[in-house]
Amino acid sequence: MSSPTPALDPVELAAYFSLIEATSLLRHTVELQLKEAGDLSYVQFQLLARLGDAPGGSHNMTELADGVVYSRSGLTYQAGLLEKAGLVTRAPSADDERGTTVTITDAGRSRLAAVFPGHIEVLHRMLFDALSRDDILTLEGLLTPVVQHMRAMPPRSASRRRTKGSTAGGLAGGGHRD
Amino acid sequence: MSSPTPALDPVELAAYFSLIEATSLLRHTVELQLKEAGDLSYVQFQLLARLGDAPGGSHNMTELADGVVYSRSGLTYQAGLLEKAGLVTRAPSADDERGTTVTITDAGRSRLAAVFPGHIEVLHRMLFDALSRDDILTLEGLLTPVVQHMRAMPPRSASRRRTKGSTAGGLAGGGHRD
DNA sequence: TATTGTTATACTCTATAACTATA
DNA sequence: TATAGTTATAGAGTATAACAATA
Repeated sequence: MSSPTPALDPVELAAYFSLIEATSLLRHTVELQLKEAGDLSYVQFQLLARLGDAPGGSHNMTELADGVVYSRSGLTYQAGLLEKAGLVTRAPSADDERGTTVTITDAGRSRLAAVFPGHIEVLHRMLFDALSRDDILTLEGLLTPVVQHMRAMPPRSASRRRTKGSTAGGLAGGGHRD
Repeated sequence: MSSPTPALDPVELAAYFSLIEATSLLRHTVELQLKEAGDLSYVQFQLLARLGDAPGGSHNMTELADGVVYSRSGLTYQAGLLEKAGLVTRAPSADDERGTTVTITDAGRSRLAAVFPGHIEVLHRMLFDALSRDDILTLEGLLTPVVQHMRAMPPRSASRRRTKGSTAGGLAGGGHRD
């Protein structure tokens, strides 16, 4: 429908590679720091940080998952770990009995506090020290719309699963159950 | 010793979040595409692509690992998978008998060819369609120095392990072996 | 019937430590 | 002794499918 996508020109290629490598290096370093300073994986840190920012320190599972985790069971698993560590609590939601409300505990906030300084230090050392003030502003100005664009994209997968109605007309003609 | 790293200002925070989320979404989508089009994980794709670009289609293990994988055994594992799938061959290096030369096969190149169009399409759809020509140039201009900066950083871990000599003066007073 | 969340399970990936072999 | 790579193994994480319960 749109572009023929023949290849990437050198600038696109370099931008793509840099983006991937920078994030990979940054994330790896951050993961080591989080693990060492607070025994948290990156995903766990993201979940905790999200709860820390939320009003009341709470989210339901679906809100919490958004953007961090790509499957429900994955979140249940992580939330279970955080709960077992005493960093969050889980309780049935007040308004929707199906829902689970996850709330950060004092211990969770302490853990965040224990981890933040080192986290920020890594970000400065690895990322921001290499950029001028204007560069950072420019980068933010470029990437924020990119994220919005990506969020608006159809998921391409990851959600068309419980689509009951596809009994006929699917790709697989034969006999997969479910 | 150096910066007090009090906190991130809003722009830094936004830049950081955008960077992480954009890359996460992009990578997730790319991984689905690579899996579907060529049954490759992202790491496997990177290794294969790197070999495809190399003169003679070869690298030794250490060169191949650089920047893609963070442990030796991880690369051995992945290389083993690629070899089992017939996409690369492994042979003792000519010049250094300790080394292993990994070479992409014709099947490996075919696999790359099978995967590239969709890969590029995803990149355009998710990333480049949201940016102007100048934006892409700017992004590349910002991130390339960032990567160089990151590469130049001391690894902070991940290599200070076989440092025999630290019998005295280390952090752990006691008796960890090795 | 659709949605929220959990569980069971299988699989992929990563990393540490111990080991072999060559430089 | 240091370096290149492999192996064994253990652990963390992810995803699919099946399930229970509420809307």
